Amino acid sequence: MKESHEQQTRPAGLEGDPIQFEVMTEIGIINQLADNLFQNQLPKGMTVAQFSVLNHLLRLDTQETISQLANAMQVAQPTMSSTVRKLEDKGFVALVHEPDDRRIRRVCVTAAGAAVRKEAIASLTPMAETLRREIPDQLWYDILPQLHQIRVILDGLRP
Amino acid sequence: MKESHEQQTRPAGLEGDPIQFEVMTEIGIINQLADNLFQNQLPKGMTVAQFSVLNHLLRLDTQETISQLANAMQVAQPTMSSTVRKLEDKGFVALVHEPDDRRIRRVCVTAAGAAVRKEAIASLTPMAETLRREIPDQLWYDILPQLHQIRVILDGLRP
DNA sequence: CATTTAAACATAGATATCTATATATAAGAC
DNA sequence: GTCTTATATATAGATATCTATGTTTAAATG
Repeated sequence: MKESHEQQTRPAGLEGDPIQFEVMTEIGIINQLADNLFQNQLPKGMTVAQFSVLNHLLRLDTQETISQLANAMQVAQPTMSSTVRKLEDKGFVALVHEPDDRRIRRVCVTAAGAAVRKEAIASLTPMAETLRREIPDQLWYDILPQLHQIRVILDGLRP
Repeated sequence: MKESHEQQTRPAGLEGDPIQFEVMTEIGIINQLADNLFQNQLPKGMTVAQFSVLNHLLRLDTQETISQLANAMQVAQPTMSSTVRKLEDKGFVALVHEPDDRRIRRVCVTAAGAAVRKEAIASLTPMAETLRREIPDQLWYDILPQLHQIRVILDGLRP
């Protein structure tokens, strides 16, 4: 994914679509671009999904279950099981059985996991600076509440 | 992906992150929610990626190459090759060799493809109505230009 | 015209994601 | 105390996505 730097005036293939679809298309493209940029900055082997889990656990300084993590990241439980296993394979987290309830396995970040998260955050700094330079903070602050509102509505529409 | 209807006041795990990251997290969640809602409304077997290709070609009434489609959808070429093959397997598109340049295969929507796209659009109408009812059009119009600006900047940052 | 470069596409291998379903354990009902 | 139901994960199978690389054909170069 690297060609097509020619700027499109609107999302391809959606000329005349309802405004809601146009916004969703724009959001989809932004998400994809950001994800790829983000990914390319991360240390070798570290993915956005994996980084997000480490960051979540370390920032909140907690040891959550797989279901809790799936909930927090808004992904399906098997998705989180898979991501957690990747982290476990690399030694970045340890899965600890809960003594009281043997169904539960708590995800605990290891020292290696904390180190790689720190490294990842350092790698991301230049990109964050570039973004701050290119787009005024005010624009980001302006749209956040409206995006949040859209998100809450969409969340409520889920079956 | 269906639990977690409890409303979060901010993206989990990013408390205190820079505003840019908060917006990106919100965009990521919206994208995921919208994609899933969208997907669930589509006819059995039809995916968002596949629908997008059919919709693009039929709306513009063109027969593009795989590379052109990848470009329009902003995905990598092998991704589009895969999606097009799925559509071909189902008989929704036909791949026609260009006589002048035998490297090129144009993607042509079949009658069955046009029919299934029509059906898909009909399936999506109720959701579009709900969105229009829940969120004022003005909100969508307000954020579109700002999202577009963000997208253009991100596109320019690509390696 | 032969060789090299470029373009279009295919293939391989990996991760993330979903749905559907199975398994193991805990909690409730009787 | 069984039996049933609910919860927490795991497994299976599918699509979408990426990067890296191979193959085929066209174009450019000499």
